[in-house]
Amino acid sequence: MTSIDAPVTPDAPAAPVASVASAASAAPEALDAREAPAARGALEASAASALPTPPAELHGPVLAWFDRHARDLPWRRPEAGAWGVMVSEFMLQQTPVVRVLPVYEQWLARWPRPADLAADAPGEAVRAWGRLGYPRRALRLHAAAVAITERHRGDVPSDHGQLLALPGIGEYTAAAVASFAYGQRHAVLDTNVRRVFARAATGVQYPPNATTAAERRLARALLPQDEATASRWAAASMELGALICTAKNEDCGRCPISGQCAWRLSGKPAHDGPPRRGQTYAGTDRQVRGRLLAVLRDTSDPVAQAALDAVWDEPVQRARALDGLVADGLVEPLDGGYYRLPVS
DNA sequence: GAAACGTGGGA
DNA sequence: TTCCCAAGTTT
Repeated sequence: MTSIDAPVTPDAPAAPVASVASAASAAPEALDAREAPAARGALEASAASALPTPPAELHGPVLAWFDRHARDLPWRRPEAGAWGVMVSEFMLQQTPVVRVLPVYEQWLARWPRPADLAADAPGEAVRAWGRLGYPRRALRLHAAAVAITERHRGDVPSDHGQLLALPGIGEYTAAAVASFAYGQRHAVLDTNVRRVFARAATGVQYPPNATTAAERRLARALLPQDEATASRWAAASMELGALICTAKNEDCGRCPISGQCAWRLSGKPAHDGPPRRGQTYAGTDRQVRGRLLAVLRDTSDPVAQAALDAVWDEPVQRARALDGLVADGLVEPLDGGYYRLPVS
């Protein structure tokens, strides 16, 4: 998060964007958490003043909507604690809420504190992860629990920099945990928030493939000054993207800021730029890895090579996938051609 | 910055 | 049935 601000893109969409982009580019370097509050406030004020819709006009309606329509998710309850929030954030990376719910409950019941998970084998985390997908997240969550136990006396750190230093925690998750679990003021930019801002403030259907400096500036400019309000705003804007301002079939009829949405006011123009990369899956190493790991998850006993060979007929790809799992630490090779989930 | 990394449900 | 997408991170 250091980057030099990118120049205003020449192909930037029409009217509403122009004012946002120019105001954003006029600001100096990206702000860091360590910068003086005074400088930060001034910069955000200048960026905000040029927005098509002043932030204050968005906060009220979105926060009021959130009060009425927020889902009652377990990690939003006070008893979830910072560990519950952190576990949910790991599981929710690229995985829908409905699939996370049951696994989350079992996880917290089994490992109510970071030290509990840290004391168990990493392979148990991979097993409990079940079919959530991207099992390296389970390994990283376990590693993060170990780090928290060793470096932070078993308490999930509240400092953004310390969170960012944990395995599996990147820009989004660090801000999310600091904001949701500790009520801090951070720009929380996930795919939902980015889409809401792209539409409401920038006037385009979809945000760029990767988060840009302009998006970070915009998010900071829209962040309420008050810490508690900023924290609620982060959750509210995310929920709006998850329930109303969805990627497809958005429900503008129920949107609290549809009357101020730059994209809707300009006739909801279709996304133009380069097509968003679709991810292939069938026939890939990822599919093979998934099948191999599924076999190993189902038993605590060592699995013979032959049992793994049965899941995929192409030997070269099969071997490459297994090697990859071992290299990633997701599978532990034993003597005699046996394998199991990692015990250490 | 691009590519790798799982899985399953809805349109 | 195929395609798209879901609270990203790491290399």
